[in-house]
Amino acid sequence: MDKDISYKDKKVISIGVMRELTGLSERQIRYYEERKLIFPERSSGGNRKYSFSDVELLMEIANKIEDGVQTFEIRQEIVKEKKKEEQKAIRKKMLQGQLNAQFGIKNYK
Amino acid sequence: MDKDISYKDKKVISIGVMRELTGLSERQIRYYEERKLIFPERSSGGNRKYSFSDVELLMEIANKIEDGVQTFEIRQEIVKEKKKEEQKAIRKKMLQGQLNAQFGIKNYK
DNA sequence: AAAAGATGTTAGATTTCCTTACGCAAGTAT
DNA sequence: ATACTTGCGTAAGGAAATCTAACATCTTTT
Repeated sequence: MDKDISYKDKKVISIGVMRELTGLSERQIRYYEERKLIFPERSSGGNRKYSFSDVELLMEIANKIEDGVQTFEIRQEIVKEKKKEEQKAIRKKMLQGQLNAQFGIKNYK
Repeated sequence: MDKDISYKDKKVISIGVMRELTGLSERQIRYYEERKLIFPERSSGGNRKYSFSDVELLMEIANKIEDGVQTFEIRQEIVKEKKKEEQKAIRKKMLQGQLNAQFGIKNYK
């Protein structure tokens, strides 16, 4: 039923690896979390875990920071994009619903 | 020029996360490495790092172990499959070479 | 000038991981 | 039947990685 979360969204990467992949310092990565730009999961012991999507997001953030954009504005942009994505998903779902209603297409896993 | 290593093959996963993803014990995971079934990279400090491909491989290994197959035999099967994959890649490359020769297709990144 | 933003750095505590080694049950070979 | 080999569990001691909190600094905003 629900879209399978691909590898890209699985939170499995430690902050150290994250540092290597993005070139950012751990301090920066934690700070961007504090500013609510990124949302890692936590291990049972409290260690942060990120996904490859997070890697991409962090790189975008880093670019904007370099351009002098403040975390505050970046957050707004992220929220805006998230909403756009959601709308896209909703439209897709609606269309799917219509198709289902008209043709009774069954879910295939 | 060289195929971009997708997320699936990037070695970024710690053994603890590996344990969660596969359901195997760390002891087992290390043991299968000792038996040369799996080949993690290492951090500068010596910590093991695995890829999502390794996760899949480990699950297959676990299945075979359950079926009573010994690590020795599993290793042979893995080697055999690796060779098959390589042959496939080589054929693909050869075909590509012919195409390049005949039509001068340029590499596009 | 004062406040806020964006980091570096340090310190002490926790968590995670490493290797080595011993133990043991079940299977295999001699 | 006895002696290895396989496939783990488990424990110990140490090293690596991460955590939070705090203080310092420099730059921008207000």
